[in-house]
Amino acid sequence: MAEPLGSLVRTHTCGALRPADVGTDVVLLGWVHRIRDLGGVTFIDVRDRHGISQVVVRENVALMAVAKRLRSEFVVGVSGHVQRRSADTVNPKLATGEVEVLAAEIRILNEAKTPPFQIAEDGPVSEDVRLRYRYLDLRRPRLQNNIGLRHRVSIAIRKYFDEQGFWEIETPILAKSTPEGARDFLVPSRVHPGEFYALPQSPQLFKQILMIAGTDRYFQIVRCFRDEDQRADRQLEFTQVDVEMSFAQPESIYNLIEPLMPRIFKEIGREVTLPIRRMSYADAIAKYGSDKPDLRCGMEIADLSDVFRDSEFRVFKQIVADGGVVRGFSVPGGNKYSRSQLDVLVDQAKQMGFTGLIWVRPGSPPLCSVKALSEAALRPALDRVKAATDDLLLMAAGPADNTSKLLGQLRLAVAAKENLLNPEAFEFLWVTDFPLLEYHEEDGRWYSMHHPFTSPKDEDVDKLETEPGAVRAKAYDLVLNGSEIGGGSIRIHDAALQSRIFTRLGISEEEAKLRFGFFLEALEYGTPPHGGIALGLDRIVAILAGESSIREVIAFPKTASAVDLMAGAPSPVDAKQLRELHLNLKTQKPN
RNA sequence: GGGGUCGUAGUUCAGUUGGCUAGAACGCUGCCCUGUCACGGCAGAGGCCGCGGGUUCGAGUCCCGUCGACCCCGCCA
Repeated sequence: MAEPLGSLVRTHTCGALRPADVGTDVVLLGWVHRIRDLGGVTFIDVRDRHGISQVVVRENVALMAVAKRLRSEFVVGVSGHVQRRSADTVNPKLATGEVEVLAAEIRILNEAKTPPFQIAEDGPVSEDVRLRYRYLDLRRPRLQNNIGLRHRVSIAIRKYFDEQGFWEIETPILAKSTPEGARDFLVPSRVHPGEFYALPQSPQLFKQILMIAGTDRYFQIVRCFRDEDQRADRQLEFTQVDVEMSFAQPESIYNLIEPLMPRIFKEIGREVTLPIRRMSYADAIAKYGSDKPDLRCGMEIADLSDVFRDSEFRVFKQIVADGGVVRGFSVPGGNKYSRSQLDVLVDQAKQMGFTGLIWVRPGSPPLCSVKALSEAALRPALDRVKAATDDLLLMAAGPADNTSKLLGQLRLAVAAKENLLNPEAFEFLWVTDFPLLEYHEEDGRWYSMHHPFTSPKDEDVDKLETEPGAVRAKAYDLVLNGSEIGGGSIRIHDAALQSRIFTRLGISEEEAKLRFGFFLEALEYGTPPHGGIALGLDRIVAILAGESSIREVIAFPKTASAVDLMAGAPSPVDAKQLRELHLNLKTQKPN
């Protein structure tokens, strides 16, 4: 039976009481965290977002009866007198632990069912249960901390961009579907039968148009939508820190974003050393087999092709002769692996897609899984990867990009197994000079690697028609600990060049007009050179919070199968709604 | 679309080669307890072993299918 709030007015939050408050009368409002009933005296921990205060009930028969009715997670109002705890009963674990409230009145504002999991304990609970009762999970310390951190990071970001003269401007959520890129979420128009809005994959064109509009400096903390399969670091809807500035070079963007990182990391009390390292895309692929290398674990991949060009091992020799590569890296301390552990590693590699993984143990003579390889061939390879005596060389051969990619995956697997990825370390990296285009075998055409509005590097523009794959873009990613936390580019501001790119992408003039006509037209009205970046807020906060999934930093996330387990979305809709939207369903799911 | 891990009291888990009348901890309910703070003590309730089928004298355990959560590949301009 719930009682009204009535005259109870909160005087303090549950985390606020201090010895200075001793002797005053206070009112606390919050949830029953824990009850310790000792018979003649009862302690009630009352909790809110700000902390926990101990309430004491004693020598008051009526109050004892109320206390008896209390259960976990009841909402209560307590009025009482703040008293100092005796020295031997101080609780140093609580900020409020030097005082307690001697209750004069306890009002049960609302009762609560027994929760499906304990709120007062941060113990493990399966994720589907947590998601179904998200409002309860959000009461627990883990998510309270994460959501609070996210708030502070957002504020720090807004403050920084404001200081730098940026305007936060809202762009439409009901936008126009554009081809290329991720699958769109479509919203049917009631007023225009058969026509659809699309939820933005990013406000890309709007922010560019804002540059044309003379906004000069724009940012927005904005929700973006992509209808693709989920991952630990990908949700259907996610939040970008979207940034665009006029008259920008890549250097301007680096100079803008780098000082922001220390500001963000200050929220977890960590410092960031600037400037941030840079590495070209080509180097990243060659040395780390990834366009988002994790630099916490060393193990740089080296090219060994020349070492084995004239090798007695025919497989290597043949692959190199056919234009392939032999590459490998050294595992620190890897010589400790037993033969059976090495067999397991080779098996794992095969599951990852390696045709073969070859290991070499340094020593005199070195020991190699391929007996045909002599010391004379192995010695230079070991030297090249700087393998010490207790290290282990892992090698693979094949086409350059694929070999590097596989070695890159193996490198991360080994790093994880060997605990080389220090969670306390933060290694930032700019990856630069991405290819502008990539070729897709399936439909035999070129696609933009970033997006179709990305500017090629000035010196590569001439190769657009002759050697499209060699054209580098003014595009860059910001990488942190092997995670892509941002990406951007300098855009094309010249309508003629933009048309040339569309042609290159196989988009006809007619088609381009249909899809981007408004934008192409705008480009012709005095577009300043401009560029920008978008930072992945969810990923950044997850890294700050030490979480491996962005679901832990999103208040109401969806499952891997794109379902909101709490609200039950998606769900069927009324026939009337469908009619109004001029939609007929091919399949009907029973409600 | 493909591969993998998991699914047993409210929760987290254990459950041997198929023998189960399915256990533990926490939580929950009742009683006792005047300084606890993860209070303590005593007693108790609580299970379609995800679901469906099969093998077997017998299935929580083995097989097939299916559903769900999670991880990875594809996908994510």
